[in-house]
Amino acid sequence: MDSERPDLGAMVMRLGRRLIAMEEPILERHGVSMWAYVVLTALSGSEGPTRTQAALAQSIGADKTRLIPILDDLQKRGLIEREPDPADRRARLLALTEEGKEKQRAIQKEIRTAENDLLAGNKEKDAFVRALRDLSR
Amino acid sequence: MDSERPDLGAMVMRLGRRLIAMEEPILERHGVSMWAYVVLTALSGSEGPTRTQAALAQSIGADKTRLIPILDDLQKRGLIEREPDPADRRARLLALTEEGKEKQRAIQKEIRTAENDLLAGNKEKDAFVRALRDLSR
DNA sequence: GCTGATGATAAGCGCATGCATATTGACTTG
DNA sequence: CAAGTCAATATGCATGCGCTTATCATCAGC
Repeated sequence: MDSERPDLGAMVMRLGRRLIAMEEPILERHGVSMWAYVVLTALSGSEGPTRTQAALAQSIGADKTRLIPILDDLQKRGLIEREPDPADRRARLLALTEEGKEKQRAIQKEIRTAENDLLAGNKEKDAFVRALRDLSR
Repeated sequence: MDSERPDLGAMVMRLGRRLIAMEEPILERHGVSMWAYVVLTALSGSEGPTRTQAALAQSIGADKTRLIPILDDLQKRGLIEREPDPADRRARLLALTEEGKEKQRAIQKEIRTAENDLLAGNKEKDAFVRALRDLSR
């Protein structure tokens, strides 16, 4: 292992800033915030209708109080639905609307394209992505 | 390229949080903040005495006004020296003291060990680190 | 010697975040 | 049915951070 490499944390953070800078204009064009996009993506990932909001907050690393206004906004704009769980009416079942799915797919497609451009020049990109998937669990 | 992978940004951020969580107890044990450690590392990297504070802030991705109290603190604790540049007395030459170098090396050593533990189980760690170095420029 | 530019520093504003608490409604258990 | 628990939500507070502006000292060009 190369003992002269910069700290992993420093490199990861640098790359993170770079990716965010790359994504920002795309998200702006679609009129959604970073967190809103993260929520849409999380909901599109879980096939089952939904889990609780607290679990969602946990899974995306957001504070649950911060999630509320984001969900309010997404609901107001018709991108998600919040319906009381028939089995436990305290909980709200979160689900993307068709429009929400559409929007998420459209944004992700653009982001994927931009990411691939970023990776394009790197010979070990496949190994990089595989290792990243593993390490980011 | 696997079109089913999670967003790069999401994975990188997750990993970043994981690394920070890993580093925090180490930094705490040494009594330095994350930013202070980043400053120490940046100064230990540049062999020459120093550049300007604004350039330092830029290079580590910090706001230049935020740097001031951090440098004040590091200086007060004898980890860095700030002397007026004889060539341009507006600027301050920043340099690690012996104690500062020592502290940076000690912290980095622990962090490197923890990083290697994290990477240990991954077969493609070398390719990962190489690609990360490249992509985080 | 003026004048405009640059570096360090200080101070104030605003946003985002996270925490802790209170409230309300609904489920669960004895 | 009463008590206790839990989910969602609202609210207030403190913090950390970045941006902007202002000040002071120094430099560089004219």
